[in-house]
Amino acid sequence: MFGYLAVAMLSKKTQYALKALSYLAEHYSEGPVLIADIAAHKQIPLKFLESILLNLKHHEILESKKGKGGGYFLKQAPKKISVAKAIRAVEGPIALLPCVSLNFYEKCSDCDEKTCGVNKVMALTRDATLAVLEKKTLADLMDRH
Amino acid sequence: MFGYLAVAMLSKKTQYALKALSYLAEHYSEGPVLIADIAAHKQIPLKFLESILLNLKHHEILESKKGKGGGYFLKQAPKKISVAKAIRAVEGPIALLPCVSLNFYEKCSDCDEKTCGVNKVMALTRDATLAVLEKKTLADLMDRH
DNA sequence: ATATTAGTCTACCAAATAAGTAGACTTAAA
DNA sequence: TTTAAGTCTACTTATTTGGTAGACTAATAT
Repeated sequence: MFGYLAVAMLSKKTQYALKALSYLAEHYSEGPVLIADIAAHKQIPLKFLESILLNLKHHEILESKKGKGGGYFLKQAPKKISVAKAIRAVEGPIALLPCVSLNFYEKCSDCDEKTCGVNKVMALTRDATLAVLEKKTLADLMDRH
Repeated sequence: MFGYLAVAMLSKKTQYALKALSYLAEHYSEGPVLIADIAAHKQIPLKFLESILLNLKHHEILESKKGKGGGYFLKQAPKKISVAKAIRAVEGPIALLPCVSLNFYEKCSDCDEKTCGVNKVMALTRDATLAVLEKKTLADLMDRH
């Protein structure tokens, strides 16, 4: 009667992106890493990963080099890139509602934000969530072996 | 090139649910409230709202009464029902990934949670988010007029 | 030069989910 | 026994998700 099929709030695409960034963080300062290398180690469909990495490049998180010896690499040191920035690049807003989103704000069609209780609770939630995601960086995403 | 169309992490359905619960909280102890009344005041499609409220009843958040003088009402006082419980009833998990969900946990297929950095960051995020959503109640969702 | 390597881009597709609708059915009150 | 109101099943339709195919561009090595 109440059957849920394991929904997550982050899409598969964002999960793949975070896994890939984690891998690139681990191999930072080793030069360009092949897409195929990331795909193999993190079990991500190759062509899908290509589009994800390209998108991260467009968002100034990654850089790339073509041809032999090429590949992808972080534009800045892992500690300089927040998890919030990475999620926003792939997923879009982090807030639970557009009317409390800092980076993707949109006014509610039918309620007054000054009096809306839902808005107030969601704004507090956003603050709590962002306190973590803005502070944590790609360095924190790295695996501890 | 980077066109987002105002995505929110909570579905329309959950937004409607929270609005409806907010309305029912405001009219708590006034007896049953008509679905049509809620729909009209909160601008929610009637038939869609019907199914949402029924679902909330199945999750023991609402009660109902049929026939004349009937309608929906909160099963407990607004202060007794957390926003987290309401969201879980409609949306499912609150955590960003299944592998850090308390109520809808699912193991990652391809990573070891003991070493996975992504898991660690998402667990911290979940804690921060839940600290708010478990503490806040339907009473906090009410509009302040 | 030119073959090879590797990222870039456009276009497409199928499955799943979200959002909403229709209409018959049940129960309670007047 | 009529009317009011929630319940339930079964759709439909639009959008998003999670991919794939294949041509194209740029850099390097020979």
